[in-house]
Amino acid sequence: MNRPKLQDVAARAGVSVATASRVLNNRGYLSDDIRRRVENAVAELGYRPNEIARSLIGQRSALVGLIVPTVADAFFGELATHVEGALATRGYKMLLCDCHNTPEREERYLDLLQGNRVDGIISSTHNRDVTGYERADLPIVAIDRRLGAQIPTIRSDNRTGGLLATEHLIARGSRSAVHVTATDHPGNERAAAYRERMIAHRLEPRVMAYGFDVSLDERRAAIETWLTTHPCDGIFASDDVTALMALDWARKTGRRVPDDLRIVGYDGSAALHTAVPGLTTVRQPIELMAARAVEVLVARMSDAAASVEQEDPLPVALRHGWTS
Amino acid sequence: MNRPKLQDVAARAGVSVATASRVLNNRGYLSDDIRRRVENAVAELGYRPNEIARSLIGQRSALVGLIVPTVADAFFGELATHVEGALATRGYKMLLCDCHNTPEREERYLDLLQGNRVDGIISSTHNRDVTGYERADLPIVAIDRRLGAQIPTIRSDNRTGGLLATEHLIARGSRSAVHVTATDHPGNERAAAYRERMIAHRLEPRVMAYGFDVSLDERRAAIETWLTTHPCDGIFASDDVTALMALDWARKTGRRVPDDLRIVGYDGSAALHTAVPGLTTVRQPIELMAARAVEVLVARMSDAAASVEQEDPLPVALRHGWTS
DNA sequence: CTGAAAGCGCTTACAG
DNA sequence: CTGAAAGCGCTTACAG
Repeated sequence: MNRPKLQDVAARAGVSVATASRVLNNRGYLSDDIRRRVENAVAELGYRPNEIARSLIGQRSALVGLIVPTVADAFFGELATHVEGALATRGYKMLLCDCHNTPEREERYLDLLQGNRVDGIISSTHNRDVTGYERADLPIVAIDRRLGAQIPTIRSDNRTGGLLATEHLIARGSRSAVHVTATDHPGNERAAAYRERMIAHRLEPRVMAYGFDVSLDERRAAIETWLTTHPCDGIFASDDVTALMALDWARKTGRRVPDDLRIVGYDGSAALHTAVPGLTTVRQPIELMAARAVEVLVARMSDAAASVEQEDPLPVALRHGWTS
Repeated sequence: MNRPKLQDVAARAGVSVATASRVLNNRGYLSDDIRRRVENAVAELGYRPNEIARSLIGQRSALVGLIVPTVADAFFGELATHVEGALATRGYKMLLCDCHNTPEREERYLDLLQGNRVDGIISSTHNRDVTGYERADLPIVAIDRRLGAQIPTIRSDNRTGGLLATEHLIARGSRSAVHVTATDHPGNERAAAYRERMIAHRLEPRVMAYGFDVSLDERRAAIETWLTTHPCDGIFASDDVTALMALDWARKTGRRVPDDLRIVGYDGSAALHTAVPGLTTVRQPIELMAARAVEVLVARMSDAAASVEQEDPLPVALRHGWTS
């Protein structure tokens, strides 16, 4: 049996499709009698309007694409949940574009989303060489990433986060804290803040960068090798996963945490906090970032002329655990 | 500037829209000259076919809905990643339906997906009272859940998982191991296997069920209270999150793990394994489950008459860590 | 080898 | 208050 269409509803109710459509959309004046007849027909047939046809007419798909490195990562999984929730509240559906950590997929998705006429895109990846966002000509919002002059970026206060983490390690007694991050590029405000505070305290900053395009196993190996060959008494990791790798290394090699080695992570996702509540970390306001991204995107989707001023960074906070 | 349509391409190439369409779809005989002219026009205009219009004609949206409790959870985040990857490989896009752990959203999504004419649905939630799947009349595959007679279920070998975990605890010396799970219903094969093995060893099985509809904080509180009032020397938790809650409780209360208390988790997601590599756990083949679910769904989407035999459970394995 | 026409399932002015 | 007709952006028989 084929899915009923509006025509079937109209036939059953003894009206024209135009009238049936009006009842469905509650548009114009309808007699109570007709209204009832159409509603009955809808119920009896289990009719559900074809949203694809509606999209074609309305020039609006009510679809938003979310591009992330991968939702297998706790931070992005949590971000995705909250973006989805905020979008659903406003009547948008979300196409999940999981890049599996590869730039090629991101490029493909950018294309695919445009072909599918999504109303907007939220992107939260770190592939520096993906062009195409500027050309895209549809509302886009970036999360923690600079995508182009016309594209607003939602981010939290990375500078303050870096300050909090570094000052905390120093206050706890670390003299040789290192910063472990994916890439140590000029725009990395957490690393910049770390360096600034170390120097202010007349301590020598050291940054270990493991690179974006390595697997979790490779990252772990690189960090363990580095830590083994570079004695230190504090670690400020740019994400919680990395911090936990350091914590595990400390356990395996008999370092006492926090006495010998103090560890501070970054992100503060609920999943990792639940897994290891004792980890000291800088908490990003993930839900707020998601909500704000959706808010800004929706504004641009409903009003193409909406301004693109850059947003103020959202607040971060240090969460104290036993690791430092 | 409006997005170019096929009409614009045709005009620019000096052909009819029908011909332009044929070039795009590489259908029928085209002269090289025309082919080239259309391709040039496409490139110059940056034309991208409107997939919504194509869907309407083709009666196929190339869209699949994935319904999960929430991707903020490590297990479901990893499942979502792999489902998405497998679908993308076969040319399907994925609508993420994150229920935020509430049955009402699941019901709504089921409706929404049908309205959006998805070609199929993969569902992996645990809300027992959601009806509507049987009525849905489109290909559906369930993961680790019984949704109806006509709906195939993909699952891993819960019985063997329960056996492995229980036998391991006993072999390590636990005499009073408890099983901690969300709900202890009759279909819970992990709990059944636990009971069976405990009894076989003449030990007394004890199951603590914290319930599905509690927050993480509430779950933690419930478990801590229970453990405090019910001495035991082993814990078989039905998921890694719960196992890690127990591990944290042991640390806080000074229990030595594994000497005083042995802990075994369940699921084995990469995210939690990376966070706490030392956790002993029963690993579900998450990627394989995702791949199989997509495979079965695609079979049913391309052939409505495809059989719905129940699948054999996929293999699980015990991963040894220092917690037991 | 190419074009005119019908149609996918709806909505929306426009008449009446 | 209701219906006939056009149209959203494409594809696909059907002619020629």
